[in-house]
Amino acid sequence: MAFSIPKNEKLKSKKQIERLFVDGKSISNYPLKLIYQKVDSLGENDSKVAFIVPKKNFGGAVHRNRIKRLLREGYRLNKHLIFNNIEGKFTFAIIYIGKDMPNYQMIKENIQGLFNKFIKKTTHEKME
RNA sequence: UGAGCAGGUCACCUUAUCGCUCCUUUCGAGGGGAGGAAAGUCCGGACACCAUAGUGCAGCAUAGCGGGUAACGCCCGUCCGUCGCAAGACGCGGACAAGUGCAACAGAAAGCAAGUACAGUUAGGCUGUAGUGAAAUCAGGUAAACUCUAUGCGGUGCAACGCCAUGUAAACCAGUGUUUGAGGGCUGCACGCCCGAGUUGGAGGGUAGGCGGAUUGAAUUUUUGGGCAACCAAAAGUCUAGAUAAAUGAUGAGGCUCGACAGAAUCCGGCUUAUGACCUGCUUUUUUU
RNA sequence: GGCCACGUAGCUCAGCUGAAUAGAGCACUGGAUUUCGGCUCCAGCGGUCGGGGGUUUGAAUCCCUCCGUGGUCA
Repeated sequence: MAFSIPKNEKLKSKKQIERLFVDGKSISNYPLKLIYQKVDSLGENDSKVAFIVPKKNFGGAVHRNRIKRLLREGYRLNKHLIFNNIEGKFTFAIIYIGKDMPNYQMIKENIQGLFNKFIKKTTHEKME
């Protein structure tokens, strides 16, 4: 699997985002929070992901952009953890809840931790 | 060197790998990729639709004089005023000799008037001074008070606007109307112009995807000429982000002064605000030599 | 991205045709009433008028500029 995020892996549809926030489940690993939902792949070929930084915590566009870029980078380099271990399509939203500026090292470790939690939880749900 | 004034420049750089976005492509790859403020949305335009934007009133804006500009509330020059020892900075800087209003406290009196004390003079009266106040018969003060004068301004904004796709309901109830013209568009009103068989309200249903607009422009660099200057003209050269849940990041290596404020969304010209470092010129006096 | 409003006591609002002490209700404190508490009555406390600059003799009010909050437009 390539370490890339092409356009069709980004969550864009307003409807899908709304559905995700209403019906999705969540895991948090401070300062990150993952909202996810399994989707029935009707025409959709890929899992989709969105990165969110609330304006409430970071007023300036520069800092918000910076965090989103770090999140995107973390997802790009670590998504193999999920897709090598789990079957099915999902929509994700990764939210930065913290109020302090992170660096890449922190983001990387947090994303890996978050993905491990997610894998554990979903495999557990499957067994049940 | 201290204190201060004015103006200008740059905005970490180089490289490799992995990613993002746009363009080109011989499908191997190659090339471009945030700012001086991209910000605030405070002005002025371009552009689009509504009459090729029309008339009157209302409304709003500007305000010494001259020039620049597509235009401006911007810029340049200059006069005057205020501040500063100075270099310089700042100025909503027309009219109260058209009318109306307002003026706390103080004061006799802040305009349909009234008139204190003292001095001059024979007296009436007149003149001067004192006293209150920001302002006192002075053509009084006040227009960032109404107003008047001059000049300018039609409205709405790219979520404008054009097109394609998808979907439902030309359904139901009530009012009103069809050439004797309802209603709508063009502004707040009136006129005028245009469209015109529907339209307004109630309750309810559906869509909310994509393409264009969109980046070559009052653009910019150099040289020459004109002008005190802002700026203008000519010649030669350059192509410099274009996304749409929305692109610039990560890692390694090297270097330095160890990097502030901060992220394009239709596009330009300004203003204002945030902000690091460096350079140039000038003023001034003291400290030092 | 565009357009439009609003910031006054701890809270909800007046005052914004410039001048007099910035008022009202709730809340808070003290007192009266009551066996005690509530209700009621009396008194008090509490304000950079969002910040800064300007006009004016004088600004919450007029003008400019920043900051914050909210609404609206396919």
